[in-house]
Amino acid sequence: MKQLTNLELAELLRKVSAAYQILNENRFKIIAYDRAADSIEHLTSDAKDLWDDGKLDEIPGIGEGISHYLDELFRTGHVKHFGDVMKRVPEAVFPLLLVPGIGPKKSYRLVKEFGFTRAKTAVSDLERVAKAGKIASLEGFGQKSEEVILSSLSLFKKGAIKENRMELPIADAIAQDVMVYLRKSHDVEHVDALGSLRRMVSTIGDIDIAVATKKPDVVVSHFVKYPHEKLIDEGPQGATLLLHSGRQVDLRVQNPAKYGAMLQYFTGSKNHNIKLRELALSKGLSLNEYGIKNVKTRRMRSFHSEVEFYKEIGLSWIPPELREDQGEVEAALRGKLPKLVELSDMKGDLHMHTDYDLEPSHNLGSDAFVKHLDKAVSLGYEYIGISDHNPSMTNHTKDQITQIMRKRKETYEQIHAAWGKRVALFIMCEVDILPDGKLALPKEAFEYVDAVIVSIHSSFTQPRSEVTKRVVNALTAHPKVRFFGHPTGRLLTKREGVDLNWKEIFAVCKDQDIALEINAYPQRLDLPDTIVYDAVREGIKLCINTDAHAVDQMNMMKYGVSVARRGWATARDIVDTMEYNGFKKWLDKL
DNA sequence: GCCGTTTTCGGCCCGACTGTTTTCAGTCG
Repeated sequence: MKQLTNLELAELLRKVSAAYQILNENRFKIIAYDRAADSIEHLTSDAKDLWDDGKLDEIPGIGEGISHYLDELFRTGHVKHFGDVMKRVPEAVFPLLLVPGIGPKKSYRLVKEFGFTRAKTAVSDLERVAKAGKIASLEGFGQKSEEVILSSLSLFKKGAIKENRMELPIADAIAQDVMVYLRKSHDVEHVDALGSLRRMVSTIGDIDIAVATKKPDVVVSHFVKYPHEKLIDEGPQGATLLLHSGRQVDLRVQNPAKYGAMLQYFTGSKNHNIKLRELALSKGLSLNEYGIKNVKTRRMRSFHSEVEFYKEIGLSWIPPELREDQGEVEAALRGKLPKLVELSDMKGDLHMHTDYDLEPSHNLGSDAFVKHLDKAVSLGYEYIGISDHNPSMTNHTKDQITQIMRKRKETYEQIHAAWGKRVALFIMCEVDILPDGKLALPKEAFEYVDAVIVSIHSSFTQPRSEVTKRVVNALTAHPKVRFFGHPTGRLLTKREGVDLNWKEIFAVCKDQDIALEINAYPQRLDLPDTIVYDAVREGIKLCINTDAHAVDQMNMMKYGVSVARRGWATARDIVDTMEYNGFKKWLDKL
């Protein structure tokens, strides 16, 4: 039997939920199925693996009932109950749910009225009757409904529904520029990013910005003078601009007295807010974007700041990076929120590439070594690691590689001594993990490095067992292997990472005391935050590096820190927050 | 169907928007 992915499981549960909606089942049962689907979709490990370990019921939103059905699914390949429920509605209902604006009820009405029978042709069938003008005359529908369905269908068919997300650093750069501009207005009291950008999610859909002001009209008209391609919308509560970059920026303005609730509401995440409202309700309070209402007295309180807002519900302020309903509300209730790592905790950066040419198989950096040293001083670091790519294997013999590495060490040490050693130096190397798990650096050459980062740069699609074995081989190949670089190899919005068995990788990292890298390079942000979260709970060491190929890129450290924060990491979890002596001891396994 | 710092029973997030309606259902985030 083909192994079901989490996404497929989530789709299955959502179909059951849709069928229940059509059958007018208890609405809380429907919500339960939708929640279970969300929960499985956002899982960091395969549901099947959890089932293997008998831990299905540890997934939030999955209780006795659904875990029983999933057990049947994993054992036999199908669930009789799910099949029975879905058979009670026409199969043509399900494909229409993917069209924006069409939910279960509308889908069912359309299928019933026009007698669609086949799932395969449902979308084209719908388009046919819409074009023939037959929808407008249906009771409960109208001319407008027909137009909306037609335009959704054409977008859907073009595949234009899929989101056009951008990498966090790009969104952040755009937003920072707008925010600096906004602050030039004297009537702007506070400016903050909202949504996924404020939570520092790795990819961002929309850029939303909040402003606290007593003169909303003045601020909005200031905002719409920011250089733009097109003014999309302007009103008393905000405005929307399409920038020359093709990106859209939304502004929301609010009176400073109500700013706290607005900031909280639009920062999300949705699931965090739901958890918060449930908690509030148990205390007789109802939350919305304007404030907190006492359910009994119906009195509404406003809040200047988020700190006051959270306090009113009996919680300490929760950092935006944690607001994903991953246990942060429970932790805040118990006063057990972690003290998250901060940019100022970083004492070094161990992964950067200079322009020193050791004839590697991947890119050189573009700046001279001394510039990296100067930059490290300006960033307040105690040490850096230079981790150029290993010399190309195909163009050199083992001997030649060893000589290149020896010469490189001498050169760096001379330059470092002449420069003045104001920042300590580790001579490192980023070594390819070859497809068979061997390292692309001969044993003899290890004499000329302090430590090694091993990374995957090829064969990203190997099956899980194979790629896991490959990485395990690399991590145990030499005692100087101290870091696993950009572990999944993903490229945001472009390439999925490798499919590793993290349980095994964690075990080896723990055994060998190897640090997993959080690579802050904008297109990587790898480890993903969800795996950082698991690693932190397992007590695995982490390391935040920029992988800078130019000196300016050393500024990207903050994005790596944000990934660590989203994974609940404290400074103690991260080796390059240690001061020099402690770090050197760890590196040398003393 | 899920869940527990008031509960193992009796609750279950909130509001905006839209279109079709004269008070609301469906969808969305």
